[in-house]
This record gives sequence, structure tokens and C-alpha cells, in this order.
Amino acid sequence: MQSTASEIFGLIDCNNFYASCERLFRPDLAHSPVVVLSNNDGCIIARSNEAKALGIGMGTPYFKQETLIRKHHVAVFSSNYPLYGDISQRVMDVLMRLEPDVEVYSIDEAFVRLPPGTHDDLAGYSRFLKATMQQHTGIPVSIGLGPTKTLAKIANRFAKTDPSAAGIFVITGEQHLKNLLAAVDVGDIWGIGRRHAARLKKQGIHTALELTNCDDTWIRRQLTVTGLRTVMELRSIPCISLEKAVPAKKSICTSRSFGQAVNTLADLQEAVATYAAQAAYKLRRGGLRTTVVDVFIRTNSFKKGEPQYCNRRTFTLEAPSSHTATLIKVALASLKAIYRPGYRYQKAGVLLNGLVPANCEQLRLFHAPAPGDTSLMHAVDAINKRWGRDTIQSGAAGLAKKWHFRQMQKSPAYTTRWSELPVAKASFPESVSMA
DNA sequence: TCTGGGGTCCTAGGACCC
DNA sequence: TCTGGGGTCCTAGGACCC
Repeated sequence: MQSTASEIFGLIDCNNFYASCERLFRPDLAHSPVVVLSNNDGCIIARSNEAKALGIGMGTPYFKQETLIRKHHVAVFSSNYPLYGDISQRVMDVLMRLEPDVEVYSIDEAFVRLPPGTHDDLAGYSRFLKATMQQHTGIPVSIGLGPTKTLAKIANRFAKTDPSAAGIFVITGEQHLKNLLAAVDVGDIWGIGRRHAARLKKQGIHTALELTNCDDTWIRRQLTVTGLRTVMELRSIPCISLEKAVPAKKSICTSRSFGQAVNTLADLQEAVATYAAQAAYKLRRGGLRTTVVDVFIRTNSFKKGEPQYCNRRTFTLEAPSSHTATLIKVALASLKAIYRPGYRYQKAGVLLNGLVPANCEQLRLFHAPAPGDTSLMHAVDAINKRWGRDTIQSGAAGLAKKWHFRQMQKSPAYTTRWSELPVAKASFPESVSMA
């Protein structure tokens, strides 16, 4: 409950984030429907309010909505992650200047912790936060406040959906909380997914309030300890703490669906080499090396009539590495072992596990340490950073990349590439033109 | 024709050890 | 007729998140 004795958690969530980012540089679209597509222009992953009002569903395949989209002149964008990442950084910077205890939870969400008694007027303070973030970044946010992170999530939901909330929602007392929980579907609770929701409903548990009244042992059996933790949080007992430090990565994955089905080993080799090289770069950027390289390939399971195949192969390295050539070599060997001709492949990927910091390696008693020379990779990374991605790349990654994913409607890298900066033009009326 | 990508955590079961 | 107990580590699969 909100009381001066306990801390308050807040969830700040950017509204329709990707669509809002696209609008920043297209003010002409401020009041028209906008959607953003997933990689490969496959699914709709962000919608402006106007697009939601047209009945365009989250995660629905683009091709199924195309008629509706044309009919209402919906603006369509391929996803532009460099842009969204950069805008996200600006949003988080502004928030962190205002509040000391911030957890960046995802590209468009952050939790904050307000110590007891720091803000008397929580709703008023939230309005100030919201207005400041809007003014400094141009991105609209919604704010929910409650006694735990899970309840802050629920409050945020009401901030977005309750028209009278105007983007701010504070849980204010025991009875208020009970009324809210009675109105929340179990499937809408943070941490309860589709499977668990269906299972709970089958057993007569439909609302968050009903779930909080269940027996702990029963909950643990049904939903494991993570589910029990969630229920505790619904009961206003904080169990999920604020994580200010970014935890170390445990795995890195690079995978894509192909723009069109691939059936030759040569094309798959190009793709897998490309993904291995990208994964190696992510390792170096994060100051990490990998010890376990996993390669997987699969056909398109949506095509019921076609023969299906999927397989993966794990390879453990003798010594941790982040060297592009090393990773490509083992990835291609794994690919060769699992490739079967006669299938139309839809997706491939490289997954790295067993990550270790680049600067502390476990040596082995009877083997010489791996060569410590990383200057080649440093040089390649520096050149690509200066002159653009893939200025230098491995030959195995190919140049034609026929299999490359579709990205038909991508907006410019407005904020991260010199050559694509937006240009502002001023025009003066005749009367004030220079003499 | 066209259905995303990148993560984390938990559990059960098997292999193995003394 | 009789056949232990306690533990770790690894992996696959399932569930969740944005």
C-alpha cells in the first residue's frame, strides 16, 4: 500500500514506442495511423493509437492486414533498430537525471524506486516526470505507481487504458488495490503468460484477485517459484528487486528468417557465416568471449504441405574466443553436419553460450594459452565503425546475400549515420528576405 | 507470395561421483 | 534371499518477457 513507511515502485513506459520514434522525424504523421513491422517485414510489432483503433492487432502478419492498411492510408515502416536504440538512450538519460534509482528494463520501459517519503504528491510528481520527458525527447510516456514492480506494471496498464487517467495512475490504498485486481484478467499479469493463464482459468481462477486468494503450495505447484513470487507481489510484498546494474549476458544469439526460402548449402553457408561474424562482433563489443557455439537451421513450419526439418549442433571450443574467423570455421563445420538437401530452409542462427569476460580466461594445465593477439579484430572493428558496417567483412559471408531479409520501408538512420541526418530548410517570406 | 528476434529462468531426468 | 544414499552437473524442454 502507499504509505510513508514503504517504498514505491514506478513503471515508466513509452507509448507505442517504435511508432512514436518514427513520428519524431515525420511530424506530418502526428495524427495519422502508423505501424512498424518486424524484421523481414513479417509482423506488425508497433501501432499508433489510430492504427489500434482501426483494429490492427499486435503481432499479426502484415500480409493479413494489407487491405485494411491500404484502405486507411496507414503509414508503414520496416523496423529501424539503430534509431529506436538511440532514442531509447535519450529517454533513459533524461529519466536518470531526474531519479537516482532507475532500472532500464527494456528498450521502452524503466522501473524507478521512490524511497519512502520522498514525494508527498505522487500523482503531481508523475505529471512532472511525464511532461519533462515529453519536452526533452518528444516521446510520450505513461506512468504507473504501486508498492511492488508487478503492481506498478498493473498501474501502468490502467494509466494507458483508463481515459480519465491521462497517462498517470497511482495505486492508493488497500480497497483501491482490491477493486483493481478484481478487474485484471490473470493473463494480463506480468509473469503469467498464455499457457499459465489458460491453465488457471481451467481451474476457475480468472482474475488477479482470485489468484491472490489461492493457497501458496498450490500456486507453487502450478506456476513454480517464479509464479509464487508474482503472487506475493500482487499481495504488496516486494519480491522482485530493482536491478540498477545491467547483469552480465549469458548468451548471444544472431538469427534471421530469410527473405525467401533457401535450399542450397552454399546460401546457408553464407548466412551462417554472416550470423557468426555478427555474433563475434557482439562478443567483442561486450568485452566477452564464447566457449560454446550452437548452429541451428529450420524449414518453415507454417507451410503444412512441405517436408519439415530442423536441427542444431553444439560445438565446444578448446579456448574462449571472439575471433570472427574461428567462430565462422566451427559454425560452418556444424552446419555441414546438420544440412540435409531437399528442404526449403526458412531460418538459420548462431547461438553463443558459456560466455566469459575477455580479460579473465581459465587456462588449462597441459595446453599453451591461446594466442593473445586481438589486434586484427580491433582493426577490423575500428574500420567498420569509422566507414560503416561491412566495409571489411569475411569472404565466407558472401556479397550477394540473396537470402537477406526484406526491409522495404525502412526510415533513415536519422540520428546515428552522418549521411542520413535530416535536413531542415528554412524559407523566409518575401518581405523579410535579405536585402 | 507474405507469419520477428533476442533474451532469462525453472524443472525433470540422466550421467556421473564417492 | 539379498541390491544405498547423497550429491553435482549438464541438457532439453517449457514457460515467460519485450
